[in-house]
Amino acid sequence: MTAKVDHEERRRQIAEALLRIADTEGLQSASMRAVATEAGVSLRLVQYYFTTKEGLLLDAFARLGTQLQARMERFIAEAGSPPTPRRVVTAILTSILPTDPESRRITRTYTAYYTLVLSDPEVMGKVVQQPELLEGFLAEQLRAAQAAGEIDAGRDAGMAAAGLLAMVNGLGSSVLGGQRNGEAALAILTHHLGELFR
Amino acid sequence: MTAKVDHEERRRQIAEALLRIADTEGLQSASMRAVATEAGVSLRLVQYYFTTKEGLLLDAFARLGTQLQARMERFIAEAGSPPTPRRVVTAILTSILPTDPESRRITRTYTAYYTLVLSDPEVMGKVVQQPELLEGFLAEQLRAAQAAGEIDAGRDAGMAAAGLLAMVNGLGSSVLGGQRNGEAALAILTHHLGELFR
DNA sequence: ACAGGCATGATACGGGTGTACCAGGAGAGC
DNA sequence: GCTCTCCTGGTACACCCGTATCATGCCTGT
Repeated sequence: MTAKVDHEERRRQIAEALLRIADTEGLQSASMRAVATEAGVSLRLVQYYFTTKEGLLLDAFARLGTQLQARMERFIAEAGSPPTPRRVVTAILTSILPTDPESRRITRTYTAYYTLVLSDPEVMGKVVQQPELLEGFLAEQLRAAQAAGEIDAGRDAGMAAAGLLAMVNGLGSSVLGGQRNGEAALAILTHHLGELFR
Repeated sequence: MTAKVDHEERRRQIAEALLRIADTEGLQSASMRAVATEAGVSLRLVQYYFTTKEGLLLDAFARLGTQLQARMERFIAEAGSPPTPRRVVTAILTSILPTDPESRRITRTYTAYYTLVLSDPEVMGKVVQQPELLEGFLAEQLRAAQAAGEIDAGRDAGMAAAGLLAMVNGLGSSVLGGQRNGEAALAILTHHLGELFR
């Protein structure tokens, strides 16, 4: 049963090659052959470790989600202490915004997958839907801020959380589309956070 | 010089077939042959009227932009009289949100093009960038509302306009992604508009 | 030492892609 | 009436795609 090579390591190597291509050239350029070349392995190997292309796409997407979550947790950890609701919310939303190479890569690749899901709704069910969870967590943090008197108690936390998340998504799209740079987007986000917290 | 057939009409027919496919199956399914079949013409005709595929893509995109603009103007006209800044802003943002079949179609197709631009930045320059114009117009309306006392004068109209537009984009993505329906998105938008206008 | 199975390489197959080429019909100007 | 230009159909070419097949190495348990 002892494998000669580290299966997981090989899978990771190949899946990350896929993500690299999806970032630089888009998902539609990520053919099996291109992934194999990018990963420095033969086409047969890609087929061996991920029987079908759909399997490869799904596996790589799961890894992308893990990467984003790790980034968010890192931003929260670096948000300063104590981790007040405002700091946590700011950290999360900032981590999503494409302001540095890593977040640009993650956002861009997410967008590529998003389009894929739109054109092929079948795979949508196989994709873990975590934005709802994130939105719920944000709303929770906003309510905590209300309890601490940092946000006007008359506000609807759920609406505010949904609006903020949507705004960050939209800002990310505008950055990727070249409409403005990351700093400008970040400025808009922090401005609205400043309006919300008083 | 008298053409036997109406060139513009034929081009429109073909370009709209492309847009129909982009909506239902995604841009990557919009091959020359598929467009020809959808339009009910031969492949050769598509080649004849749009020499290259890029030409067809660009032409169809321009038509899509025209359609969206027409929709926005229709919404503004139906916004009620007098056309106060609040009514105009609400009309514009609502028209973008994918709440009915037409807006779903437009939003979805725009998203498809957006991904295309991301993966092939060369065509980005050939695409008319109108979001900046729209954002400026929105900011103008918000300033007018401030002058009329409908919005707190302390607000930054530019920031608010950018935030609203980004939010609507993000909300649209969430609707298309199946995260929520159009009414929920509309509720979130109107809630934030209610917070802004007081 | 040997059998068995995991891991890898090379290559083939059927299909879809954008584009190019060749041919012919139909109306207009001389 | 002839020619010439605009328009249209059919088809071929070269390429890329995902997947399947055949063959072979090499490590491991006995």
